[in-house]
Amino acid sequence: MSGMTMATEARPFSEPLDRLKRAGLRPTRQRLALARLLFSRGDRHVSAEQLHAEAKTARVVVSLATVYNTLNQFTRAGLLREVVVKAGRSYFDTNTSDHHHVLAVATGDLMDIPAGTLAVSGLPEVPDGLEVERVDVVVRLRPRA
Amino acid sequence: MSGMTMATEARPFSEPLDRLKRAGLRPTRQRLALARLLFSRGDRHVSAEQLHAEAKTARVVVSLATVYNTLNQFTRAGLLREVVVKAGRSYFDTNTSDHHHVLAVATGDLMDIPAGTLAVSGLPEVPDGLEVERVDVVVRLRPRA
DNA sequence: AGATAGATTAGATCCATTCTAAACTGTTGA
DNA sequence: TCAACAGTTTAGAATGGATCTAATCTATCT
Ligand SMILES: [Mn+2]
Ligand SMILES: [Mn+2]
Ligand SMILES: [Zn+2]
Ligand SMILES: [Zn+2]
Repeated sequence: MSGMTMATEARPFSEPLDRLKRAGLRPTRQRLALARLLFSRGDRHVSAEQLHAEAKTARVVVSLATVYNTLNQFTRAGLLREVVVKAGRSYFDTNTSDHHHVLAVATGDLMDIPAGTLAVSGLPEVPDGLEVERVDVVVRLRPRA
Repeated sequence: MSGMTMATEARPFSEPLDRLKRAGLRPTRQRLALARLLFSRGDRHVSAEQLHAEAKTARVVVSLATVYNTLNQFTRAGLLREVVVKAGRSYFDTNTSDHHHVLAVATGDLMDIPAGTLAVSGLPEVPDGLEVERVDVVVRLRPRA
């Protein structure tokens, strides 16, 4: 196994480790386990409580405080993006590329809109000393009347 | 004064009353006072705590619970719009027309972008049984690097 | 292995918001 | 005009997500 060149999907255990090292974060047992839960299932939008529950189900011993610490550290390191669409709850998005969201308000479901498909034009000019960090578009859907 | 036809600006005390009646809300002392604070100063984005503090300054006796109740009732009645751009705090927008926002993340300042100046194209198709409630665009500005 | 900076944790604390249930008030119609 | 009632207000308690504290643990370096 040692000298082989393999696709990322075939190295599910070393990939999270590389990810943490690249971000300058110590690869602790907790961070590795959470990275695996977060990044091995495609793009996701998870809350801290959700991730904590998933960890418990996966027999990963980790406190809720560490889940919060980790999500915030991952976000600062650019591994996650925080999404605020609902009062009183933060979602963490494993898709850090430029993209937008569709929110089904009735269910709370959040889906991605790839950046390529959607365009925003006519942005106002940016005041001196400031720059655009990002432009968030949220399409809110409700049950048809 | 009785038979005169005047512009809205010249009838600052009857306008909030009409607004409540049209919305089917009893014109109580508290709701009238809050409506006056909210709607007599042009477009605003206020939090419940802010409005409660303003009421106190204006010698209006009203509990924080009533401020929350009133903001939620006004929102349900279409007199206000709830804006969520920051985790853990709701803003209420007196501008209920179709428009978007610019947020200066460093200061928390929230400004309007009139609907006419900005366009979103390439929206994804809406799943069966759902309809677009609205499309929110938030331009996040940060201090230039 | 020992030293140390960094990480984890239980539990406390914070804070915006909602809830409870008792007192109060705007409205209706007798 | 005024009692009756539904709707409203309120203090204070409760809730729930998120953060903080400070004691314990561990990854890393020599
Ligand atoms: Mn945060
Ligand atoms: Mn609300
Ligand atoms: Zn996303
Ligand atoms: Zn606005």
